[in-house]
Amino acid sequence: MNISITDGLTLPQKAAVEHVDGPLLIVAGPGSGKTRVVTRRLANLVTTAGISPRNLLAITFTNKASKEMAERVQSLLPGSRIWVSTFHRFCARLLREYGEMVGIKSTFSILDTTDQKQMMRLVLNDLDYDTVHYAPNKVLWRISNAKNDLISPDQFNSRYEDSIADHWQAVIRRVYPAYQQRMLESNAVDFDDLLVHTATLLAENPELRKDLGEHYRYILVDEYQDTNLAQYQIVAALAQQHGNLCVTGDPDQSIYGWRGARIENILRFERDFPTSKTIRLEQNFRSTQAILRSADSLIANNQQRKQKSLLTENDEGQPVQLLCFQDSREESEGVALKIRELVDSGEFNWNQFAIFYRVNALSRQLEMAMMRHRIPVQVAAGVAFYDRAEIKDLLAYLRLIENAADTTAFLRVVNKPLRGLGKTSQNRLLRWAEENHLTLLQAAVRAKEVPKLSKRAIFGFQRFAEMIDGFSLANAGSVGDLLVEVVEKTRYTAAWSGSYNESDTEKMANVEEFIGAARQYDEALGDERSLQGFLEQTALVSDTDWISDESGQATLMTMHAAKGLEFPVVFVIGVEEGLIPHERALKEGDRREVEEERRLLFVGMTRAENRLYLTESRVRAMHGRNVPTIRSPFLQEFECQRVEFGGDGFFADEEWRQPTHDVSKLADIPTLPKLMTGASLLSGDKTAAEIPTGFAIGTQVRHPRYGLGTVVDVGGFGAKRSITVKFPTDDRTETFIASKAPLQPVG
DNA sequence: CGCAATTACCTTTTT
DNA sequence: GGTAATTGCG
Repeated sequence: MNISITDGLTLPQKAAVEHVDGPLLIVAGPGSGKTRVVTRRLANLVTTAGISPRNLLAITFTNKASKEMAERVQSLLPGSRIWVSTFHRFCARLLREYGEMVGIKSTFSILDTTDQKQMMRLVLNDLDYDTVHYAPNKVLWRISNAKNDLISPDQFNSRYEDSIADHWQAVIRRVYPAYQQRMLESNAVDFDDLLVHTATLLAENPELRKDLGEHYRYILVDEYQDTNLAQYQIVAALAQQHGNLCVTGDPDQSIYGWRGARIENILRFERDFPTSKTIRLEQNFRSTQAILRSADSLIANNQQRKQKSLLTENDEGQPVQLLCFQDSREESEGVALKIRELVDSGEFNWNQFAIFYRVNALSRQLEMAMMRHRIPVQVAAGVAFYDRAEIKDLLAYLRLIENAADTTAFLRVVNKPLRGLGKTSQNRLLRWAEENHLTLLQAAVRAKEVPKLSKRAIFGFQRFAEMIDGFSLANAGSVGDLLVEVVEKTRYTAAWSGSYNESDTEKMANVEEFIGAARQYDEALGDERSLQGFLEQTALVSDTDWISDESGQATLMTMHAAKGLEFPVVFVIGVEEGLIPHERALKEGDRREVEEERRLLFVGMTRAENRLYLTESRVRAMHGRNVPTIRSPFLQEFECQRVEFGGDGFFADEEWRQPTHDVSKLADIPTLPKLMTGASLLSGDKTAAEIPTGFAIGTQVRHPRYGLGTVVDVGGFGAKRSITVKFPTDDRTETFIASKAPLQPVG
């Protein structure tokens, strides 16, 4: 038995598998057999160390990774039940049980980004912010950043109390608490809240921490380099007592910094857990020498990095090729032809190909080319199933049935199908509900009392409320049956059923498919099924969960989505300045961001087993316009063979396309005080550096309506701070209240 | 008062 | 080339 578990492993792999107690850091390079090692280690904990499977907990980032890990553990330990879960799912489960401690009821809804935006709209309207100047997305992004750093509305407020700073801070100080308040009233959480609430829950309840610590005695965290502060806190809390924490990761594959991930978490693991043991898995079993050499040579250009060597005993293989095309259409065609060629030669099958890109927008053209050439593809993204309007509507019905307080769900479906309950009536109901501290559903029941509501609207709201009230899983029996009942009673499909209109039949098909998904859930869960469970499952799926390596299709996805996967043949398309590295990273001029872009390309390249092709195009359509491209500076950092397609040598002169950004000489921009550093939190130092910007006389500012101007006077203090700006364009001078005006300092 | 078509805006990466 | 607010119409 033991023999089989460590069979065929290298020495470091074996050491990792056999490690039992205490903290363990596995630094695993790409293709180093990490999943193999951690699954065998889990098996070893059970079979050799005699630990009960129920005392093990494995946490991953994506559903895909968790599914794979669960399956592989299952095959090593048939019948055992080890909890393998994503961070978000783990948190959701914990909150279902203990959420009351942080103020949420077990029926809470999980809002997706669309619902979040809707919620933010409500909040901004409430606070009289105009959603044109304050795009909900941008506001949400700032709030998300705060949450990733575990900064509560109160902390945010006190942190920026005295700094009038840029008006964004003033806005967020007001919006953040209001948003959280609304979420609480709706008994809803967003993705970030799942982590934040859990972190808070664990931080505030030593008792619970102790219980969970005793339950989950051995914890594994995958992709540790991608954890943010909230996740770090959660993990630390769980492992606090026993220290049996095994983390795996690779700093060179940290690509989620923009989402709050702290590469420092893995870099400081050894300091956080002084008794920890570190094992490096450096031998690559995946790629050819040529591929690995190029990838290694690329990543070596990162300065903020621990030296690491990638080795392989694999064959040299074919050189990495850079395919150069005239335009993006030829690029798609070229990739398609190349795939055809390799398949026709009998060397590869469809499912052995992957095409990666930096932004989803690049997938469309590729998809069309693949269709033209009859190449079967699966695309991770596009219009995700659960993003389709019909599905979201039906989901909103289910959410409302489960959680009567769900404001966004109510507003989404109250007039779908049309019931004559338009914006005006909705707003009246909304206002009245707010004044009387009622949920929208409660208010709808008492619609008679709402001022100025028309007879028709009163009747409509009441009927709607009654209808929702009549639905329940208990009565329907199963989620699928409940869904069918909803569709029938609401006459949701009535307007388009029987229509031969293409979009109508597609909508019908979507609804059918969704009902099918619900029935599948019912079947899988049996007596364990719950509306909540179904909603949780749908809320936490991602676009990439649908791809499978046995589908017999080529795979299209972003490089971010590609992490953890491997394919015999990989194409990375659009390797051009502005795309890889992305212009956003270049604009910031921040070395860290460019280094993250480099890591991203590194991740993409190291997915390849046998063949690696990068492509660039001389012209690329950006924002609907064809723009000449510039060579990616990364292409100078490793060896690859150029192959020109099309053209007539006319553009042989390469001068004009040289990179405009010298990424090798980027200044180390001092990390702007990002509110609070992980280190300061660890050392208990709660002070964070302030960002001392403000509106001084002479400062250049931009106003969305009046354009550029110069501050000529400031007055008042605190919230009453006023700023007088002179706009040269039409010789206008305006005075604003600093905390309310949409003024932005320039430069 | 409510609905539908038209305009304007943005577009990194994801749970 | 997609979505959402805004305007015009019934």
